[in-house]
Amino acid sequence: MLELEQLTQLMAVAEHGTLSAAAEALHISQPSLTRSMQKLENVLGVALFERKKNRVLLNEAGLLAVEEAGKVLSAAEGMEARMAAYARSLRTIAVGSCAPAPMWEVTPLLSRQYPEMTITAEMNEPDKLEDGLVSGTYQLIVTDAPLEKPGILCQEYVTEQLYVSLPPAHPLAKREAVHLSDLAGQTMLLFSELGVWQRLHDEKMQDIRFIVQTERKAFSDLISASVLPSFTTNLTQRYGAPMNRVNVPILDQEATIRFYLCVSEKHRSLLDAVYTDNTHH
Amino acid sequence: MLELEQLTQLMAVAEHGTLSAAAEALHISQPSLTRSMQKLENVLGVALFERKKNRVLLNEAGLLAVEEAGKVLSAAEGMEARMAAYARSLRTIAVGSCAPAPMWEVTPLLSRQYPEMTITAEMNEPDKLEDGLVSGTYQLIVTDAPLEKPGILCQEYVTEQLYVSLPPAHPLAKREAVHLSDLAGQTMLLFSELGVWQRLHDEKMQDIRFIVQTERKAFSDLISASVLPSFTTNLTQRYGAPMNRVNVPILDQEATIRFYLCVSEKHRSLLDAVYTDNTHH
DNA sequence: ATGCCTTACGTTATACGTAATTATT
DNA sequence: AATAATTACGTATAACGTAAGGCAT
Repeated sequence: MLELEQLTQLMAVAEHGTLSAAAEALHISQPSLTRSMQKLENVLGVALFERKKNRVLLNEAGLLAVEEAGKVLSAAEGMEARMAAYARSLRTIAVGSCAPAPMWEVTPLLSRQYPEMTITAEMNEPDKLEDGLVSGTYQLIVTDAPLEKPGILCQEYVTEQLYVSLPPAHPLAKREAVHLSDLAGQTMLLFSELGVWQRLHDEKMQDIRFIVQTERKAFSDLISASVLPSFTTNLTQRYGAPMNRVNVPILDQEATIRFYLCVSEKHRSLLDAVYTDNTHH
Repeated sequence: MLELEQLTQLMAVAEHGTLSAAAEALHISQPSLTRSMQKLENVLGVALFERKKNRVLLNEAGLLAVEEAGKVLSAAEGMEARMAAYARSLRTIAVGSCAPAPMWEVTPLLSRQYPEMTITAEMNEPDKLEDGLVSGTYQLIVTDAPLEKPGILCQEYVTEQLYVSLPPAHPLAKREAVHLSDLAGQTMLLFSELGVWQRLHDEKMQDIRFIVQTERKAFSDLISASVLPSFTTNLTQRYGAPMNRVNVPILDQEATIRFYLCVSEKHRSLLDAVYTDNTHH
């Protein structure tokens, strides 16, 4: 029977020009390669080489065989690659989220519950999240609205509440609460990658000037160093709240978002994992 | 390393549903197949089966693997088929001819000279013959005009002379020779598959009525049984000339065709073979 | 003299089938 | 009981590397 190994060897011979060189490249002995190529010729029923006493040269059939071998081997490599990708996916939990903070919450919980699994997380638009969950690109998604769909489980997760983070000397710092309208005319620091919060920014904050920072560390440094107001939320505060800041809640309805976790039924256990572990907080 | 045999076995398992049935179909023992599939799982790095105590079922990875295996195997089968076709072509001399008689001459000569080769012969149009010779579809062609082309050898072969074959009682039977115009108004028997002779038929025989026969044996029988005139040539007469017939040569220039043999340079020996053997006649 | 291919030879590894084991229908 | 899968075991095949031979550059 035709062996893939023989085809690999044939290609090596074609590449290196001599059996000796190919054998060395393949880490086998010359005689072994000689025999293997003879066998291949038998299997295919054609001589692939023109045999001079001291040299083998690919003949027309040999060149054809090399070409064909390339096709077969790339099909085989494709198979191996796709199977490997699938195997990897079995060891990976892909999380998709519509906002950053819930994602930061979820991924450590998962990796604690599934230490042997690789956890990947990325933000995406709600539509893409839903599609991705159905198609298997994501095993768990965080949405800002419950998802009612056959085969999909959806549970309320956390509520994120927006605050203005102010230096104590700021005029608004003594307020119990503010509305977004109170912030009109302010210059604020803003971290990018807002996810669904982007909508709030686009629609309700036209009267605010923003200094946008895309790097997390630079953003933290900026906040510590400046007296400009910024935003924070009940969730972001868990991860190193900045010093010397007063957080005043924002009362507008849009400043509070309730997040939901959705999984396909066959990954129900992921939900349990998150909720179980969440109680530790 | 991945083995094509494992893929074949996997497909057999998918097809037959159990290892036992597949093993029987493959003419190997169950344990052997079990081990082979375990090995395949190791190579691919994924479990392909859901193992119940008494049964193996393809899981998702297994189904994917079956699909991929199909692709790989058909690539491999494609390779084997193409190599086999090439191997066969090495054992085949394909003759193309623009007329039947020279073809009948050439093929027996070739098969006597090359007893190990398969000789195929077919009629075709001059253009197709030339293309086929260049592309390697034909190794030898018979044309009605010399072919001057680099890389191609062309030699005069035989001349075919057209005769009217008449019953002795026919008015024209006593003539030394005739012109085609003398045949106007006759009803003649004609064998189809004329090749280049077709042109003569189309252009110079509009005044003749023909009874066309497409089977060689039926045609011979017809000739023996009827008193209708027909055509014959110096070449066809070699193969069983009909009894009680007088053959009168046709003087028109178009009633004589000179044929040429053409081969590519690397098949020069074919020419020698034909000419060498031809002298025996 | 060196490089390259092939054949010969002895060893090792691996791949097979039979038999035994366990579990299911 | 009968069917099915896996594991265990002894054997036989076939694949490897080393060694030897032949030929060409």
